[in-house]
Amino acid sequence: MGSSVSKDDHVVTMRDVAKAAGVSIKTVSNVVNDYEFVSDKTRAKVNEAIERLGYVMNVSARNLRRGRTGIIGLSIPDLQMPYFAQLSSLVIEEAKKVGLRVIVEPTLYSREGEFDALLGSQQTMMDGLIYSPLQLGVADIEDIKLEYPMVLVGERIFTDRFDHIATENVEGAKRATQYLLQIGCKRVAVLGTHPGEDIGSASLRLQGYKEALEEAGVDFDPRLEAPVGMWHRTDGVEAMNHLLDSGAQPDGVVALNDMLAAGAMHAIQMRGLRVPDDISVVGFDNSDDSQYLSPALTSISPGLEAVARLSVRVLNERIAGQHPLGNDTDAAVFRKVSSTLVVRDSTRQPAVA
Amino acid sequence: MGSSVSKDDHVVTMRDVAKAAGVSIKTVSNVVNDYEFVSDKTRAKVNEAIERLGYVMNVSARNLRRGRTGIIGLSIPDLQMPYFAQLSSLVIEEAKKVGLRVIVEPTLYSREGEFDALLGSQQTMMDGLIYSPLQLGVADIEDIKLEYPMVLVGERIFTDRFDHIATENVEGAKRATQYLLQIGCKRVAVLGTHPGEDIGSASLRLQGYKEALEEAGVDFDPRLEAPVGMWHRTDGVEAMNHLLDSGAQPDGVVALNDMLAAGAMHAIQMRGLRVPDDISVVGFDNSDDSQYLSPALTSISPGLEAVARLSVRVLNERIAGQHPLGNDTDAAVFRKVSSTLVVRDSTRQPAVA
DNA sequence: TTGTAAGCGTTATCAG
DNA sequence: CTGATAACGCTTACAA
Repeated sequence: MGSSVSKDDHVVTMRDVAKAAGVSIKTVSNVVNDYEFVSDKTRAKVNEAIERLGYVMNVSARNLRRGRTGIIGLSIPDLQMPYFAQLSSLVIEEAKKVGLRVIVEPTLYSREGEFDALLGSQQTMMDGLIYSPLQLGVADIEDIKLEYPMVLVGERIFTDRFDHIATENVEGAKRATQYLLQIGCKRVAVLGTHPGEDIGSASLRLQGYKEALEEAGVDFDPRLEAPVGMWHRTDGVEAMNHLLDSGAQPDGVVALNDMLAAGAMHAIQMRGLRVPDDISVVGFDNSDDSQYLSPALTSISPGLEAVARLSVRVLNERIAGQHPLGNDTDAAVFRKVSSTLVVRDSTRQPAVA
Repeated sequence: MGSSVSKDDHVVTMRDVAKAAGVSIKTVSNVVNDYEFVSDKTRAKVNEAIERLGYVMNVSARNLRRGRTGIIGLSIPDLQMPYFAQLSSLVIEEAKKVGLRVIVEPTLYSREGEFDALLGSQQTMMDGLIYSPLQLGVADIEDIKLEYPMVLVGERIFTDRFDHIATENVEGAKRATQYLLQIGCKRVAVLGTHPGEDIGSASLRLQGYKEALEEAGVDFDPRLEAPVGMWHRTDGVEAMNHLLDSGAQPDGVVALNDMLAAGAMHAIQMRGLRVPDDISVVGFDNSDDSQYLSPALTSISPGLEAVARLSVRVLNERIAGQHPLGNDTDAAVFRKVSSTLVVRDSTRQPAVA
C-alpha cells in the first residue's frame, strides 16, 4: 500500500474504549480531557485501553458538540513577502501556545481575495480571524457582519468596530531619521516613496521622515526624496543611482524597507563609495536577512513578535467571550506596537559628544 | 461591541431554513451541496430562505457526518525561509483549487516538532499531510502508523511506504555546472558545500557539480570548493573572498543557493571585478528575489509549482481513496520534478558556435 | 467520583 | 425530484 491509512473495519470510538476499560463513556471523556476528578486507578485503566485499541479523538465530533473548532484564520496579502512570512510564522507559534491552529490565507493582492477571506464558505470552520488587508478600506468593512471575532493588523483601516493591533510606521521612520540626524548626517534622503499614494506604509513612513526633519529644524529638500515603483532591491538600486546622479549629495539614507536599503547600499558601493563612511543607510522591517547584508543593515524593527502575541491574545480572549487585554469593557481594543531601531554596521557610530 | 459576533438567540440551522422555505431538510442540504436534481423553483425558494435567515453551514457537523474535514497539513522546517514560504504559498493555492484548506506547521528544525506534526493531537483534524522533514530519517518513519495519507516532499527520506515528490538537487547542480562549462568557463568553483555532511541538499548538489565535471572530462580541483557554515548571504561573501584570495582563480561559480550567490556577487564586485564579465555566477532555488539582484541572477529553479501541484494532487487522490496519478496500482508514487535553468544576467552569453 | 441520556447540525438511506 | 429518520462521535446536565 502506498499510503498507510489504517483501514480498520471499525473506527475506535470512546464507546469502544469505555467498554474495553469497563467504564462509562463519560469517564473516558473525562480522562481524555484531563478532567481533574478521576481516580488514578480509573485513569490508568482508561489510558491503557486507549493505548491498546489505538484510540484517537474525533475532532469533528468534539467541534460540533463544543461549537468551536480550535482553528483561527490569518489573512495576509502575500506569504512570500518576508514581512508576512515572519508574521505568519510568529502567529502560528503564538496560537500553538494557546491550543489554536492557524489557516493562512494569502489574498494575493486582490479585493476579491480579501473579501473571500472574510466571508468565505468557511465561516464556521474558524473561531476567529486575524486580518491584514491591503486593498480594502474602512468603507468596505464598516458595516460587515461577521460570524466570528476578528482582529485587524496593520494601518490600512481605522475603525472602532474591530480590535486593532497597529505598527508604528510614522514613528519608526521618524526614529530612523532622527538617528541619522543625531549621528551627524546633514543631508538625509528618503528612498522609496510612492508619490500620489495617500494611504499605505509608504506615505506613513514618509510622514515620519518629514516630522523628524521638522522637529530638528531641517527644511525638507524635495531633491532628497527618491520615489520608486516597487519595493524591490532593483528599485533601490535605481533610485539610489538617480539620487547620486542628481547632485543631491546625500550622506544618509532612510530606505522605506530593507530590500530598498539593500539595493541602495549596492548602488553606493558600486560607485566606490563606502557604507557607512560616506553614506549611512537605515532600512525598515528588520527582515531576517538584514543582518546578513554587507555591511549588516541598521533597520527599524516593527516588533512583529508583539504584534503576533497581542493579536492572538486578543482574538483568543474574544473567542472565549472575555473582555480583551483585561479591560473592564467590551469596547474594541486599539494598540500600537512600538518599533525599535536595531543598530548594525550600515550607519556611522554616533559622534562622541 | 468590539467584535461583531452575531449573538442571535438561536443559530440558524438547516431545519430553520427548511421550515421557512416549506421544504424538507434534505432538500435544503441538496441545494446547499449543489445536488443536480433539484427543481429550479425549489432551489430558488430555498436560496431565498437561506439569504433571508442568514444561514451558514455548520462545517463541523458536515465534517462529522462525512468523516472528512477538508483540511490538510503542511509540515515544513521554517516558514521564514523563502524556499518554504514559496512552497507553502503554492501548496495553499493548489489546495484551494480542489477545495482543501491548509494548516501550515513549521517544525523549527527540531526532531520533536517533526514528530509532533506527524502524530500530534490533531490526527483527525486533517485529512492528510504533506511532509517535508529535515531532521528525521528513514529509520524514524519507516514503521510509523498514520491515521491519514501522507506525501513526502524533498530528498531527505527515501522509502516506498509513502508517496514521494522529490526535487532534482543532483541534476540541477549538474545542469548549472554544465551551463557554465558550456559558455566557456574554465575554472568553475562550487560555493556552499558542507564537508562531512552526507545527507541533505548540500551533498546532493555537490554531487551534481562533480558529475558535470566528470562528464566534461574536467578534473575536480579541491581548491575550487568553497565550504560554508550556513547558507546565508554573509557566508557567500566570506567564502567568495576566501576563494578569491586563495589564488584559485575561478571564472565561474555555482552557488548552492541564491543567498550564497548574492553574497558571492557582492564580494566579486567589491573587488572591482565584474559579473558576469570576469566571473559568471549561477544560484540555486530561483527564489523570488534572484531577479532583483544586480545583475539579475541566473538560477536553477527547482520547479516548486510542480512540486506543489503534484503533492496536492496525489494527496487529494489518496484522500478520495483513488490510485494516485491515474495509476492502476495502489503502490506508492515516486516522482522527481525537473529543475530548469533560468538564465538571467549573472552569466555570460554562450559563445557563438 | 461515575453513569445515563439527550442532543450538536449534517448527510445518507430508502421510500414515496 | 422530495421527505422522514437514523446515524456520525462527542460533551454535558443531571442523576446516582
